[in-house]
Amino acid sequence: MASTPPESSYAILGLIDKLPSSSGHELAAAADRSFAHFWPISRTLLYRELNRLATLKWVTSTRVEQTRLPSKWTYRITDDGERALAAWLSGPVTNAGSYRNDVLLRFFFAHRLSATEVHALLEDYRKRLLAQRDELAALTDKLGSIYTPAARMGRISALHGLRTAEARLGWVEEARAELSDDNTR
Amino acid sequence: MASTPPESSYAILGLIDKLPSSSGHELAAAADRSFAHFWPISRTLLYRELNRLATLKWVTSTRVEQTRLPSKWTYRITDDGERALAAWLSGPVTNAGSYRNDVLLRFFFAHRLSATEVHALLEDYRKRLLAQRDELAALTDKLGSIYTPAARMGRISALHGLRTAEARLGWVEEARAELSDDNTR
DNA sequence: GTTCCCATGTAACCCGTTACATGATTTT
DNA sequence: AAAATCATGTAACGGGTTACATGGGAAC
Repeated sequence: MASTPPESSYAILGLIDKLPSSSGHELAAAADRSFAHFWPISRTLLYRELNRLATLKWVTSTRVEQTRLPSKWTYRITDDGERALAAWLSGPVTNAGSYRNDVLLRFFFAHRLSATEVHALLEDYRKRLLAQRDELAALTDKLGSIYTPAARMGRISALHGLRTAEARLGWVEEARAELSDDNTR
Repeated sequence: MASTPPESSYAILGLIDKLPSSSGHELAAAADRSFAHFWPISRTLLYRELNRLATLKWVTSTRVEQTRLPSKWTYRITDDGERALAAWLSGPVTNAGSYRNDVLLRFFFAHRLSATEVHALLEDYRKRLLAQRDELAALTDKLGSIYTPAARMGRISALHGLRTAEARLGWVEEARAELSDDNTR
């Protein structure tokens, strides 16, 4: 009774499907370029998942010798893998919504902080959000000029993060306004 | 060289500071009521963290016998605990921003799905977001009528989730619009 | 001559989750 | 008679992270 693999397995499987005959190294780079902003995959995890996919026979691995570069493994999706990918894609979404935010956690206990410290906390958050927003805006722009279905999906995904960051930047202003009228009451 | 405890330890520590002489059970209920929407704590984790806090001597635990209810442990923050809490609060934020979204992950590989399936995916997401938004709107409203500093912070925290949900609902519409003009090109 | 890129891993850790256990009392 | 509340746990698992290892070739 093999339990279902984690979502990250399917993330990698989907990448292999998209980019056949890639090496782990290339897949890692592709993951960083494409979905890292909503589904980060560390190097170690990547290689572990490649192993899992191979033992599940969802992918095949081939050794490729190179002359001036180190030898590498390349991966291709199998029929079983394609079925698994399709089933996962149309299957139920498991944990949409769970997320943790340690800025909010600190903010929640901010009655123990001075006004300046609360301000610093919000300002730090704002800076992070700004950086995030700019990054995603740049990505959206870049993908906007590429006319492939993959780029289109990538762009819309990036838009999700962009809209989220924008909304949260708005929240920072809202929070500041709320906190500044502590004269009322 | 004791490594720093996880963020959840401080979440519990902060709660004990706010609600002295509470039992684990009461703290769990308080956590569910207050910051569960951005920092969920499972029952098991709660009790584990209470243990950790006690061995760190950041809290003291006292056994309280009850006549018609089971005996319980109650917790109080120590001076060491207060110092640790203050240091954490004004210390650097560690992982603001990391979050995973499995709807987006599926969406990213949606070229393998039919238009109807993509639509179903988005619709499912929309429903979750709507439920989330309504829940947070209700919470914001409820806290808006309580005039304590704690309630105020709770309300602003809830607002963060509310704004996020609203923005993402907007994104769903955006995504739909983008996907429907596949006649262009 | 140091640093970056290619390329693939191992070891260890730990936070968080799920499932299960117990047992009295009060409410429906 | 069943279900909810109070109250506190244990056991087992696993996904993800961080740190470390290796080793050649190319670039600055």
